[in-house]
Amino acid sequence: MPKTPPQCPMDSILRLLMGPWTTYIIWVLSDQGPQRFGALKRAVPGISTRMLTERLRMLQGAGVIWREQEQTIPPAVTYGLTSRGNDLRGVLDTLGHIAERWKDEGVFAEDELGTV
Amino acid sequence: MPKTPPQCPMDSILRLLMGPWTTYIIWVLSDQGPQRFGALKRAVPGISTRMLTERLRMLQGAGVIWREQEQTIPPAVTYGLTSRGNDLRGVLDTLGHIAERWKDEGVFAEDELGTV
DNA sequence: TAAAGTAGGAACGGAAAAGTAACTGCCTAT
DNA sequence: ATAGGCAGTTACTTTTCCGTTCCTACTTTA
Repeated sequence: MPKTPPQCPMDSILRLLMGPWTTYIIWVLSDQGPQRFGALKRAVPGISTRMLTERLRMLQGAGVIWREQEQTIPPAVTYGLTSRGNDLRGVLDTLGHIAERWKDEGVFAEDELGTV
Repeated sequence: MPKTPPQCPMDSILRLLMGPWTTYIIWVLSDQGPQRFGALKRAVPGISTRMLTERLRMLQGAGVIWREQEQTIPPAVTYGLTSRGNDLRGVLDTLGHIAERWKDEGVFAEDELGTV
């Protein structure tokens, strides 16, 4: 029994975006432009290096971000959004608007049982 | 240290959509119209009643779906999308298109290391 | 009379995700 | 000489999720 219906690529893309930090990382890269590893870590408060590395690898593997390593001696690695990343930008933006509207309506408060 | 930056409602909404089945349920409800519990379970192959119940409660709590219970003796419960659910529909639709395009490009295949 | 369907609820258990901490090698600044 | 930053990696531990199984109460059908 496949736990993810394979005919639905939605699931794959959601699996990609799902992690607790993923969209935040994309957001930072889209809002503040390409960033180095350390800067990203500082921009996403509370994330561990482990998670950040993993997410970046994942996003890179999907071609959502690029990675540019300068072979200087303290190696400088910069990450930025690819065109695919920008595809996501629009969706995330829309979703962000919806989220804000919902927040104003109190959806994420504690409990809201008004049968809309 | 808050593990989810609270100023970002995006995270809440993603947390809502994230589950492996959530978007699929919304998809079914948007594609096939309001459905009863059993029908939904049949439409989402492989989901357990536990998961389905939990997701439905969650979505209902967020006002994304409505729940209508008829007090007949084998109780008939029907679920459908609210206006908020339809908000999501558009986003999911866009995301679906992106996902399909990416799939055609082989993003979700095994490995794709072309530095785009 | 027994089985099955309706819409779930409660409990248990394994697996996967995520956080923590320690370590790398090299260089720069103190 | 040593501490700290860069960009991670590895191991360990915890937590959380998710599936499975069993249960409800009632009715209809075989």
